[in-house]
Amino acid sequence: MRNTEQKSVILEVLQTHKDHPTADQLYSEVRERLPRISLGTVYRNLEKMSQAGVILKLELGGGQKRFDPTPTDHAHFRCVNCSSVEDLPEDFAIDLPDISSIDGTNRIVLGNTLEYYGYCEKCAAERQLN
Amino acid sequence: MRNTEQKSVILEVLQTHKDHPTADQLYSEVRERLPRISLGTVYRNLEKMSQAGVILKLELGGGQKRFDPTPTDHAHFRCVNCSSVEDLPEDFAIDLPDISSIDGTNRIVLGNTLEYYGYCEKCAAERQLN
DNA sequence: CTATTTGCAAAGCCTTTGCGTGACT
DNA sequence: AGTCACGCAAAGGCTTTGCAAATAG
Repeated sequence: MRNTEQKSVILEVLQTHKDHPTADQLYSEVRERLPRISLGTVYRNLEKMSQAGVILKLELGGGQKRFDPTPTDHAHFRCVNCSSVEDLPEDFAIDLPDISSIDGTNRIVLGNTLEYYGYCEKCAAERQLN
Repeated sequence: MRNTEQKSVILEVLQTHKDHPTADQLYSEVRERLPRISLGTVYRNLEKMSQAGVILKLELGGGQKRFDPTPTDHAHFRCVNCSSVEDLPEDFAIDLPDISSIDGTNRIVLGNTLEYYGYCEKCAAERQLN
C-alpha cells in the first residue's frame, strides 16, 4: 500500500469523527483540503484501509456504508430516523459465544457484528414533542 | 393490506426456503408460477410483509437485502465467500443487555441484529483443498 | 523506471417510483 | 364504486471500474 496525500488526508479526516460518516460525507470534508480529489479515490482508499484493518467498514441496515476510525470490536447503535450511527460503550460488548463453537458445524467464523437500532437521543426528544 | 395472488405466492415461495433469498431470487422462483409478475411487485410485497411483521427483511453486510420467512429474533451467519445467509440455532441467541439500559442515554431502542460472518461449511471445505 | 494511484466519467447493481390499467372488498 | 395493487419502464442512489495521466518508491 503506497502512501499518498489523498490517503493520509482521508484517514486524518475520518479520525476527527466521533460518529461514523458515509463516503460522501468524508468526500466533501476532504475536498476542503484537497479540492481536486475524486469520490472514486475516496471509495478506493476507504476500501483499502479497511482491508488493511486500519479502519472499519460498517455495513449495517439503512442503506449506505459507513466508516469507523476505530477498528476494534464494539457494538453500534443506528438511528432509524436520522440514520446516524454511534458507538456503544465497550463495557456493553457482550461476551459472544466462542467463535468456533457455533453449533456442530464446520463453519469458519471470522467475526461478528452487533447492531442496535432505534431512535437516537436527538430524534427521541423530537418525537416527544409530537 | 389487500390479499392478492402475487402476495400469497411470494410468501409461499419464501416459506419453502430454509435459507434467506434475495428479492431477485424470489422473483425468478415466483415467476415459474406467475410468469407475468414484475420485480417491482416482488419488492413492494416483501416490503409490506416485513412492515407487517410477517417476514423479516435482513440488511446485513454484503450488499443485497435478504428475506427471512421466520420473523422471530435470531442470529444469522453470512458467508463472505458465497454470500449465503443461514440461521443460527436459537440456543445460540445471547441474552443481550436490557434494551433500555444502554448506558445512561435517552435512546429508544427498538431491537438489535446479531450477525456472524465467515466461511460457510461448503466454502470452508473448498478452501481446505487449496 | 515501473507499478500503483489518481481524476474523470461512465457503467453497474440493486431498489424505488410514476403512471395508467386492472383487481379486491 | 372506490381504493389499493399490478405491470411496465424509467429513474434513483450508492458504489465500482476503465482509462490515460500523474506520482510514489
